Amino acid sequence: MVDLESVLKNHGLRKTAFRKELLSLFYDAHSSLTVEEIKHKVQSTNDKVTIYRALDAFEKNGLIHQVPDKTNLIRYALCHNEDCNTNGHQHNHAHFICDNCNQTFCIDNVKIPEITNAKGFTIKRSKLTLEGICQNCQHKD
Amino acid sequence: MVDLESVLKNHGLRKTAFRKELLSLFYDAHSSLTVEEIKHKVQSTNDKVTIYRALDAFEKNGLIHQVPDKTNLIRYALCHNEDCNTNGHQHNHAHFICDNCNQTFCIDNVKIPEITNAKGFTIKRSKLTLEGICQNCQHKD
DNA sequence: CAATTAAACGCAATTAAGTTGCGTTTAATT
DNA sequence: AATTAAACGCAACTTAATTGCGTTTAATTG
Repeated sequence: MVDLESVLKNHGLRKTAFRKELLSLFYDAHSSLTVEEIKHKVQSTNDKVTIYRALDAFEKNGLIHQVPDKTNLIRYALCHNEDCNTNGHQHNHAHFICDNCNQTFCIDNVKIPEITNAKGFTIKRSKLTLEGICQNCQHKD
Repeated sequence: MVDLESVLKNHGLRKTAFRKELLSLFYDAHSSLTVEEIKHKVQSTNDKVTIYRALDAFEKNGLIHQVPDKTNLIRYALCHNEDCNTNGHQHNHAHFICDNCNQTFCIDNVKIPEITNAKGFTIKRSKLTLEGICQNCQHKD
């Protein structure tokens, strides 16, 4: 079990009712969250600006990272990497978007392959997004 | 030299002044275009809806394909694949987004690697997006 | 523990990309 | 030349996200 309060503190964030609730949402969700999804699940605020700003803060402080979304909504998932902190993020995993439930999943065991034949281009970061049917939707309808 | 009119015709589209101009823009641009960029370059219309609808039509008919954009704008590039047509698209190349000029490039010689270790997920499509400094911005401060 | 202050909150208003509806024009067909 | 379906163009709308600013509150300090 994670101690939400110390996680917030260790990442330089205040432990307000909402931010504790938000962080616990991310720990519970085993996929990722949009502002809308958060708004529906959360008790301690009703203001989208508060949500947007908390997400910004969490992201800046290495708690969550933005993930691709089927319809380009802002969507975040928890960082599982110890090296994500106030100084930046360290990620090297693919993401999966489900055609059916529209959820985005981090696929931690799929690393992004190194590309060496992009002549003339200096690659600093790379993103691999997979699309199809997720585990949960595999055996539906 | 490409005959724009027969390209349009072969893809089941009418040869209007604007659509000819739009298609030539894509042939000239060696990268990709957003609605804003098109709006500034084009003479034969001033209406964004016309642009959006032409892009939709071009995309549906296999002339252009959507590419990732730094700020999630709708952005398209020409299809270089003979197999893209009214029945669908066939692409298997990476895209590159430049940190400096914000342009998106198709990297035709970088193929998207096959992923086999995404257990439980059924992969139907995959996208590889590289980010860094493009050829043109390489020698700028 | 009271005072201080910077972070976090919350409301209203705004921005901007993209979409919808609908009447008009025009390219292509007969 | 007549027909018609595609394409155009204008106005209005939708929706996610952002900005501004005054208020509240968590954490720090004397």
